[in-house]
Amino acid sequence: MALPSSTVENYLKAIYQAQAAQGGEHRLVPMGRLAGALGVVPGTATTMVKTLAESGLVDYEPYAGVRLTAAGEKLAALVLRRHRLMELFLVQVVGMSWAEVHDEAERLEHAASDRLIERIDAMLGRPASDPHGDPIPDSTGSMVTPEYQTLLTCPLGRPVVLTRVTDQDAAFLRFLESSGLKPGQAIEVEARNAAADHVVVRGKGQRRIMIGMRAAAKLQVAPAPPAA
Amino acid sequence: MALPSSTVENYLKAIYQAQAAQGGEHRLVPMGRLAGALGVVPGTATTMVKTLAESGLVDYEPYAGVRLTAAGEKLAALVLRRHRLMELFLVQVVGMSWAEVHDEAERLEHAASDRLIERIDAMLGRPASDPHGDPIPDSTGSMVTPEYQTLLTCPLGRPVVLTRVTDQDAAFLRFLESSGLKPGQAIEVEARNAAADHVVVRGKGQRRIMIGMRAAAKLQVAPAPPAA
DNA sequence: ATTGAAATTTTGATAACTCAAAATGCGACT
DNA sequence: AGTCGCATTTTGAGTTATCAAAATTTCAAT
Repeated sequence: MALPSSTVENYLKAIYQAQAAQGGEHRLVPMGRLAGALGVVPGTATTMVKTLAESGLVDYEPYAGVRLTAAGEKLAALVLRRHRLMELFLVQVVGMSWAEVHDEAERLEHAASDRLIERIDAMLGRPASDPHGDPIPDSTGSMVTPEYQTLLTCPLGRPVVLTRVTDQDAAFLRFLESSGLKPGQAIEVEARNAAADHVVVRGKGQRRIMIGMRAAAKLQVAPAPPAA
Repeated sequence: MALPSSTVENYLKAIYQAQAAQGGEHRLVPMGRLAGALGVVPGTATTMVKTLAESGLVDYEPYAGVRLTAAGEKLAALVLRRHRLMELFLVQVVGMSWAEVHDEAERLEHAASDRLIERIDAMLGRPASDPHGDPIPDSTGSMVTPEYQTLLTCPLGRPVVLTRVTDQDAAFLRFLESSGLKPGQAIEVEARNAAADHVVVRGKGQRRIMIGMRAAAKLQVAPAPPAA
C-alpha cells in the first residue's frame, strides 16, 4: 500500500481524537463532528470516509458514523507520535514557545521521515509525553494513556502535579504559561465555587489564580509524588 | 496573493537552479530541461509554466523557455533559504549525515514556517552556507554566490580548501565523506591526467585519491587561507 | 527552399480533494 | 402512526496537478 496522503493522515488523526474525546473506544464518531474537526463540509467527510473504509482503515456505518479499524488506529497513533515528538523537539531543542508549536507540528508531522522521527526520539531520550502532557506512542503505535483527574475532580487542599492540558488553543496556552501553569508544576486546588463557576488554584510558590470551570476541566493532575 | 503551493515552490526552485547551472542569469530554461529536473513529462511543465507566467512569477516564451521574474527569483531564493538552513540544521543540531539530509529537507522546506526558519537561522549563527557549501540567502532573498575554481581548473600542487560540492546525490556524497572530502577540508591537487580522465587529490593528512574528471568538476575550491 | 528530427504545445483524461445545494433518512414528539 | 427538524448522503461541479498521445513548431541539414 502506498503511503497515506496528508489528508488521509489528518482524517485518521481526527477520528482517533474524536473517539478518545468521546471516551468510548468503540463508539462511532458522527460525520458532523468529524467534518467540524477537520474544517470541511459534512458531504466531504462522508465521501472521504467511504474511501477510507474501502482501504480498510475505518469502519463506516451510514447515518451512524465512523470508527478506526486496528490498521487505522495504528496509523493514527504513528501520526500522533510524529506530531508529539515534533512538538517536544521544537520546545526543547529549538526553543520555541509552548503556545506556538502546535501549528508548526501540524505541518511538519506530514513531512518528517521515520528516520528523522527516530533520531528526534533518541535525542530526547524516548520521552513519554509531549509539552502538553499528551502521551507519545512508541514506534509500533502503542501508547499508554494514564487516567488523570482534573482540577474539577481532584481533592481540595491536597498537593498535586499538573500533568496534562487537553486544549491546544494558543491563546489559552499563553494564558497558562503566564500564570505559571505548565505540566510538571506542583499546584493545589484551594477552592471550588460552582455558583461563581470557578476554581481557585495556587501554584507552589506562586500567587492564587481563578479559572473558569470550563477551562479547569481541561487541566489534568496527578497526586503529588511522595518526596522531592 | 495566496501562498504558493509546494508544487509552485518546486517549479520556481528548479527554474532558479537550472538558470544558475546554465550560467546565464537571463538565459531561458528550455521546457525539456525543466520537466526533466522535476520528473514530469514536458506537457505538464508547459501547462504549469503558463500559470506561473499568469501569476507574474516567470517570463514564458513559447518554444523558447522560461526565466524567473524578479518576484519569482525572490520566492525561489526564499525556498532555497529554507532548504539550505534546514539541511545545515539537520546536520549540526540533529546529527543526521551529510548524505541523507537533502531528501529530508526537500520535504521539510515546504512545511516549515518563517518563524521556525528564523529561529534556526539565529540558532546556527546566521550561517553563510549549508553543508554542501551552497550559499544561504538572507531573509530578503538576497544571496552572495562566490565564484570558485574547481578541481579541474585550480592550480596544481598548491594548497586549497574544498568549499562547495555541486551535486546532491547521496551515493556520491557518501563516497566523498568516506574519502574525507567535505567542505572545509584542506586539500591539494597533485596531478591531472586527461588521458586517464582523472585527477589526483590529497587531503591534508590523508591518503591520495583519484577522481574522475566528471566528478572533479563538481568539487569547488578556494585558495587556502593565509595562516591557520 | 525543403524536409526531417527533435522539442514543444495541445488535447482529452484521470485522480484526489473540495464545496454548494438538493435529496434522503432518522428519530423524537406529539 | 404522522410529521417535523436535523443530520447525513447524494449529485453536480470546480480546482490543481498530472499523464499519454496527437498536433504543431522550430531549426539544422541538405
